[in-house]
Amino acid sequence: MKQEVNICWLRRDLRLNDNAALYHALKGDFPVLLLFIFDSNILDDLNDKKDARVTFIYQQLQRIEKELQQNGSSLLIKHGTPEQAWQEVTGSYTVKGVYTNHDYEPYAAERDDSLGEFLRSESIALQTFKDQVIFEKDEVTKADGKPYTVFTPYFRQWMLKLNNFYLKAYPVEKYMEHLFQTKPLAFPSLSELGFEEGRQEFPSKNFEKKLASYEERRDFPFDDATTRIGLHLRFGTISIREAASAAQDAKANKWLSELAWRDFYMMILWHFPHTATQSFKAAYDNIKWINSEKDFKAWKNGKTGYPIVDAGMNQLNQTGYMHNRVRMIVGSFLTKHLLIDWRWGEAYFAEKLLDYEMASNVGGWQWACGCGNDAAPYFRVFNPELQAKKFDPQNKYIYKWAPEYKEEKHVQPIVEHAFARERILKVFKEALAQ
DNA sequence: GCGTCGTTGTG
DNA sequence: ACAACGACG
Repeated sequence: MKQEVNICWLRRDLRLNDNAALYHALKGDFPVLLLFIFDSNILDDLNDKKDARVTFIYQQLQRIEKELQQNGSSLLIKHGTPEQAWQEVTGSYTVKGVYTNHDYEPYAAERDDSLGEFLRSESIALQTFKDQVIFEKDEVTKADGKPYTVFTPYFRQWMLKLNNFYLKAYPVEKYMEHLFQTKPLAFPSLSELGFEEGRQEFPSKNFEKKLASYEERRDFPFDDATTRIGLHLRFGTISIREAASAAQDAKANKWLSELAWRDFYMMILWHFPHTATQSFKAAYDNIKWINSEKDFKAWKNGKTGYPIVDAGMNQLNQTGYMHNRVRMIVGSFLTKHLLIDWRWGEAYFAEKLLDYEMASNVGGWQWACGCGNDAAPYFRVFNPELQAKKFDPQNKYIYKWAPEYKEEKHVQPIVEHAFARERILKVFKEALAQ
C-alpha cells in the first residue's frame, strides 16, 4: 500500500531552517518527505573523484538526516538522472504534490520544466518558490518591465524595494510535526555514489564578525577580511535572508551590495541564458583569441612569472579558493595579456572553486574580459605589478602562496606587460570594428 | 463621502 | 515594511 506524501525536493538549499519550499510544503495537506537526488548528469562530469564539493554536500545531507531523524522522519536519497529518480519516487509513494525552490541556471530551468511536464501527466502539482535570492528574475526591473543590464541603477531599485518583510525567515520550525514519519531510509555511502572523501575543511558559517571591517579591508588578499560564505550561499547552508539581515544590522552596505551582485547575475543569467557560453556583447565573440595551450598551462600552474598571478593560481589549486581581488587580476591577465578565451578560464574556475556558482562566475569572467554587461571596458588592462603594489604592498600574499618569489632570481614573465597591452588593444579594436 | 485606525496578507 | 481593506464615526 503506497503512502500519500508531499515531496520537498532539496537541491541548492541544504537546510531545514528558513527554507521557502519546505515551509510551504509543511503547511500543505499531506505529510512531507524530503528528497535529494545525486544527479548523475552533473556528477558524471566531475573528473576528480575526491571533489570537495561532493564531500561538502554529503556532509550536509548527513547533518540534515540527523535532524530529520530527531523529528521522526528521514531523507529520501536517489542517485541517477532526475527522470529516473522521479520515476522511482512516484513508483514508491503516492505523491500528492511537489515543492521545490527556484534554480536559475539553464540546465536547472530545463530540468524543472521537464519535471513539471512529467508531474502534470501524473496529475501532480509542482509548486516552486523564490528562496536563494532576495529579489529574483522579474522583481527588480526598469520602469518598462525590462531587466536591468547595468548594476548601479539595478542596485538603487533593489535597495528601494528592500524591507524587513523580504528579510523575514520562514518559520519552518513551527511545522516540523508535519514531516512524514518513517523509519530511517537507506543512506548511500560516498563510494556507492562513485566518490571518495575529499577536503574536509570548509569555511565556517560564522560570518557576522567579519562585516564591520569588510569594506575597509576587503581588497587586501592577505587579510582574512572577507566572509568566505560563497560556498554556503551556493549550497544554501546559509539562508540569503539571514545574510542580508545581518548586513543591515551591521550597516555593512558594501557587503550587502555584493549580495545584490549575486541577485543581479542570477537575474541576468535567467533572462539571457546564452551568456553562460556566449559573450553578453556579441561583438566580443569576434575576438581572435590566441588560445595557446602552453600559456594556458602556465597560467593554470602558477608559472606566468607575474607574482600576484602565480600566487592566486597557487591559492586556487591548493585550497579551492581565491581572493576576489586576485580573481579579477588573474582573469584580466588570462584574457587580456595571454589572449585566451574567457570560457577557458571560466571552465577552470568551475572545476576548482569550492564556491563555484555559474551566474557569478560567468558574470565575473565576462566582466574581467570586458565582454559582459556592465563590464570593465576592454581598454582597461590591469597591470599585475601595480595591482600587487596597491593591494599587497609588503608581498605578504605573494610570499605565502608563491614563496619562490622570495628568491632574488626572478622567473621570466611569459609575456611582457607593455607588449601585451598594445596587442590586446589592437585585437579587441579590430574585433569590435566588425 | 471621507479620513483614520486596526487587521490582514504578502516572500 | 507596506499596502489594501473594512469598520467606524
